[in-house]
Amino acid sequence: MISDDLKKVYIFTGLSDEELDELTKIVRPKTFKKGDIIFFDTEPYLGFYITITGLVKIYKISKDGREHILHLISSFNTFAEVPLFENFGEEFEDSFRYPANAMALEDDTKVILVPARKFRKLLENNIKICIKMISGFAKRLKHLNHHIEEITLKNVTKRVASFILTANKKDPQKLNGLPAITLNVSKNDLAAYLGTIPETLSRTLKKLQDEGMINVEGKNIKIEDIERLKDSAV
Amino acid sequence: MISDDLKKVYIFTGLSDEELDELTKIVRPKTFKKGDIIFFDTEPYLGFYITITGLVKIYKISKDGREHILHLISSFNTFAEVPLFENFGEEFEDSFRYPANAMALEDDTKVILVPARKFRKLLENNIKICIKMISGFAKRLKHLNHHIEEITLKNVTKRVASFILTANKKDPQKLNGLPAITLNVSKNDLAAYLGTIPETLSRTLKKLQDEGMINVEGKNIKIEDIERLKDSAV
DNA sequence: ATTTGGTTTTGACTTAAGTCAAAGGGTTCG
DNA sequence: CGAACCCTTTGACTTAAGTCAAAACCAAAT
Repeated sequence: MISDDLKKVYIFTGLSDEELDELTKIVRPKTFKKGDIIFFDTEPYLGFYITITGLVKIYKISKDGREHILHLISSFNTFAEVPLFENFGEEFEDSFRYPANAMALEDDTKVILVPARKFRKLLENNIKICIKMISGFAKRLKHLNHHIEEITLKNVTKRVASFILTANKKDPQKLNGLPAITLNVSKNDLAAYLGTIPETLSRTLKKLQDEGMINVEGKNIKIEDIERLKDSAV
Repeated sequence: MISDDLKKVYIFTGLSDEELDELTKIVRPKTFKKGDIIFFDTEPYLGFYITITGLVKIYKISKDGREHILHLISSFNTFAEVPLFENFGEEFEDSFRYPANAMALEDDTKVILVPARKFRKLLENNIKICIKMISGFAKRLKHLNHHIEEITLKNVTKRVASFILTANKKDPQKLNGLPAITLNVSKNDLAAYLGTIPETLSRTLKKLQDEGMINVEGKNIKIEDIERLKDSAV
């Protein structure tokens, strides 16, 4: 049920049932397979998306084919809202494009498209949604600030160590008593997210493992010496 | 006159005279000399700022002293708004910190501090300001996206070329008939903004000059061959 | 089970950009 | 005016991380 999904989306919490009904009528659910493109940055902007199930990567590609992942969007999070607000107040332009590429990273990735024009109307009359939108943007800005800081001021080893630590902090797993993480993306994608390439990521993980800080087994990484890993992260 | 300054600030355009008066009463103007710190990222968050005259750099420093500039804030633009919206709706926390460091880059840099709690109240009751705030954040997000793209997917030469071209596009100067730019920051700062170091920037400018694309004279850069410079930028 | 295709790792090599040290320039200030 | 300081440039050198190529690994699909 679409309206049940929408209720779980941060910016829509607090909407009345009528507002939700109205929203339900205008949104467009879509399903993608692993590797499917949701949009390219060359396409005209239709509206923003919500990931319902699965995982979506937002990424840019350089002229010579290198990829950099800006965000990974999991369930009930939104993406591609920024172009909604290019010259807000003015007429919405058909020339707006998506700001980056989006690809489904898992089979059965369900997303919901919220059309731009109609959502803008909703927003103009609902201060609650406005505030949520601001908070969402603030969070995203914080993330991007952090991302830039990581990539510009730290070498690959520090970025990898720091990634493992924050992933474990967000989702504190254990594997035979030790803190651990499970990658939800391929190592290729992780490399693109950390601003490096698969070969370098592989070597870096190996190095951290050889030094006894972590233990890598496929998509599972056990943290063997969290204190030294923390030292390596700054 | 403070209220005249405030009127020119994007998020406050459209405020009524009474609202402006009220705002004027709560803000705190400050003046800084070149090199003065406006805040460190370790300081408790008091509120956001507006640059009135001068120039402000927002930057991060790595453990070993390397600096990276995230934004350069010129007249009538705001900075450090993000922490206003950490857990919006909840009580404002005294533990919030500034997200980066801020330094005045020119003598007589005047800024206005808008205290957090009071501004939040204003915002909650004024959908116009909300919408402006969203638009401002959207613009900033766009900038950061672009910034990350530049730094992760381009080498220094492309970044420098691209910087010169966009600086000229924003402010299309001419110097004896040729398109030109005037740097408003030191080359040290420019290097930190472009994610590199002064030595590398210096060599890169020299290379572009030797190849006949630009001509560097102190803070003035003439574009001698814009087509080839464009080719070097992608 | 075997093929197929993608992902990950390893090795050998290259290179862009950083480090370190020193020399020029230019500006401000006593 | 000269000293002091910062900014910028240059040269010599190092190094982290990228490239290219091949092998190893793994999982889905026939």
